[in-house]
Amino acid sequence: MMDARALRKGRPAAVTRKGRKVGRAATKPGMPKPAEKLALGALDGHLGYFLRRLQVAVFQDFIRTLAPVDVRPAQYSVLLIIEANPGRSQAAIGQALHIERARLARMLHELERRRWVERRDGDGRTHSLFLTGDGVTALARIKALAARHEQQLAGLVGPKRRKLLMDLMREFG
Amino acid sequence: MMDARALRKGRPAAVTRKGRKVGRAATKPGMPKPAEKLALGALDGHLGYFLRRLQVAVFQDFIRTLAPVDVRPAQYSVLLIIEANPGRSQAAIGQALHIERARLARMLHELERRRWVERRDGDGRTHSLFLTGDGVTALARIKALAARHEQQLAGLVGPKRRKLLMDLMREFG
DNA sequence: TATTGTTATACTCTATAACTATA
DNA sequence: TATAGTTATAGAGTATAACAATA
Repeated sequence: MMDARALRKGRPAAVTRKGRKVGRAATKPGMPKPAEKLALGALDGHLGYFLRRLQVAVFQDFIRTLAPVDVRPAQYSVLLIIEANPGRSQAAIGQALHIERARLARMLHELERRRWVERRDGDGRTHSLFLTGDGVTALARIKALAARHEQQLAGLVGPKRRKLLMDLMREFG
Repeated sequence: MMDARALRKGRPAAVTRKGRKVGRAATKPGMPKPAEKLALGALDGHLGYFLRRLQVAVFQDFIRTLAPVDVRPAQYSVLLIIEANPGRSQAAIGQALHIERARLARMLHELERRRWVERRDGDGRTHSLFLTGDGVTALARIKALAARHEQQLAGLVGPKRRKLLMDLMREFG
């Protein structure tokens, strides 16, 4: 298991052949300070604090891992939900993902510009959303990178803990 | 246990005496649509998706509950870390909470303006941070509201699950 | 040269409001 | 009158770069 810093910085923790971590001998110019640990105080009793910290670390790894395809978490979620529910309206997609319709409109313009998503007119005021052929092709590559990200996560928190966390949180998604 | 929507909207779910939820008879003007559930697709396998969803719901409850004192999660975390580590520098606080020094500088200006935090000059380029008397007084009220928020969270996810989630994530904070 | 704190800029995300065109 | 989609604006949060003062 890696430590959180390694995941955030995209650098594997130095480890001996026997699995013990190797500390830096001395502080070097480009490196951050030894980072003396402060007391958390009452913060230690707040679920939101830990949720936020882990969520930020996870998103940073996602963004770094998917940088080659320039896809951010929100875009990825929209592509997957369209894949799983082709032909639905923007309103339906937005409600499912809790994305404001204003924000979703701009995201879809971007996805349409990249030729990954197509909008067909519905009853006159609605648009039905589909992946294009290009979108399906791109999504295959994107999902492969997302799977790599998820593997890295399993390395960070441990496979069993990752599964446990997902099962604990799934009903609130 | 409440459902996520109840927490997000600050409205308790209508429940019969036998614990069954009561659905709306018909769609009313001000109310959102019935919200047909879409398939999550591959999103269902991503820890980050569930982490983000729960984290947003938790922060929204925090912000709403602490609205009377106008304190946001990041400000609250800074107040607590100063309380637990009086006299430390901005750099130390920022590293502990993963807040950029540029952002922390502006946050501290705001907290100083409200007379909650005091900066005493350190070795010439550092500032030592302390709560003022007003800060201690305000923090008592703030912590009481934060405790109410945490109680609401326990109601949302269940007390045992809340504790389990914290224990699973604590080492990554 | 490096660090601390500061200011400034840019981009993402969230939250609104206002507008159109349709129903 | 309500809904779907769009555009615009404002605020928080994040990520940089540049700068002055100090070590």
